[in-house]
Amino acid sequence: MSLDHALLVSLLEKPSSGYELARRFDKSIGHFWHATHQQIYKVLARMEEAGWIESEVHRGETAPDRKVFAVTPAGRSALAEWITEPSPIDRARSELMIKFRAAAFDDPRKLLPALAEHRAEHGTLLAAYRANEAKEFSGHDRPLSPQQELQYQVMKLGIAFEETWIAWCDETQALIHRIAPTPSATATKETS
Amino acid sequence: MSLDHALLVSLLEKPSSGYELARRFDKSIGHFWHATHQQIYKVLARMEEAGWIESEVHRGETAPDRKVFAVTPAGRSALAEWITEPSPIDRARSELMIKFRAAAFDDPRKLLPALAEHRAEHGTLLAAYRANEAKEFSGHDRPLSPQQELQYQVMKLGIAFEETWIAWCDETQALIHRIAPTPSATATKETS
DNA sequence: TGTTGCAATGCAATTTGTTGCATAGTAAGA
DNA sequence: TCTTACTATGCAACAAATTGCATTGCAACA
Repeated sequence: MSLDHALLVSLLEKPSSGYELARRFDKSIGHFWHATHQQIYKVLARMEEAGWIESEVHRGETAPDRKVFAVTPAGRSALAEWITEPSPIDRARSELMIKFRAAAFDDPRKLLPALAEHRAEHGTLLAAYRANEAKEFSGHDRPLSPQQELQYQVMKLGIAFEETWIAWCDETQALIHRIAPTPSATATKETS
Repeated sequence: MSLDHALLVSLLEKPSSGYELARRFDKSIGHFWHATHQQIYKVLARMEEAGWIESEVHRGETAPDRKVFAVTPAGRSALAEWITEPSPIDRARSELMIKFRAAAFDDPRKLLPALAEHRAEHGTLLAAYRANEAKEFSGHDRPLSPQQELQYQVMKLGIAFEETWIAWCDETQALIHRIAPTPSATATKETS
């Protein structure tokens, strides 16, 4: 399973509680994986059982107690072993794309709202990436360390995907207006 | 569930047997979804039960019998209803990216073989897309129908993603050689 | 004639992932 | 004070997906 390893990496980058991991994985900025808190707690329990991680309870005077997990040497070597295993190609899955294929047999204008939403969400994601990029990887005096370069490289793929999405959304919106003009759009065109 | 609808669309585009669907979904050319045959047979059975699709057994004289499914009017309207439902943003999931994040704490050179494999597979996929593009969407006298334009637009996103992947793989390979030169690469450089 | 491989369909067991709910404390505001 | 919202953890039930196996029939090849 990959969630195990995704969590291990995240914990390697920064020891955290399940709650923190859940928030990071929910936003999924630069993580390339996603999970809900229920799943995360389950996997953390399993990995602690297996000795890949260990926890320390941080008593919060004001906040609730937090169970902070850190990767053990055993976890580290499990990870090291895992990266040498062959990894299958990751298939893009997109519900929106299925809807577009379906809309080819129906009215594509029905998808304009969804398209606008996706465009907005990808825009937000890209902005978040850009902010992170500026904060962590540029404007420093020193050149980036090899570790940072790699982390940056992963982020770059995320950025490239968001840009691809955004360009596609814009193109597609224009296409729909061209092939299936809405009455109001037609009216606007005619009265202008 | 989306697999139901992905199969419905696929059957709308072309009535097929479970086996055919499995092959198409396995190659995942322009499909944006994926499933194994076991899962597909299960979902087909469920959808036939629900009246969304109906089957006709084609006796093969030489080949084995095929159970060919086609979408019913009920299935069609289920699809029409589904496309108006809000669709959550699709999160990119990539095992390879997790491995890169892990490799930042280990030796990134370990990922060079996996990187080359991914590069090759995305290259193959892109070539398949391009071949399909040429066959179905260009070189025709007539301009594309609105339906074709939409199908082409979906394919374009697939193409864009493959191109993004390929460019990233190439960049990353160069990066790894730069930050963690292999002994042989260094030797090559020094002797050249 | 046996073996390998492919087309075609499916069951069963297991693992992953989702949905719904529960609990408990803090903090802020109506 | 009551309600709302957020931090923090988790269980249980269910749905979806994967893995492993099984069967039948044909075709090609040694």
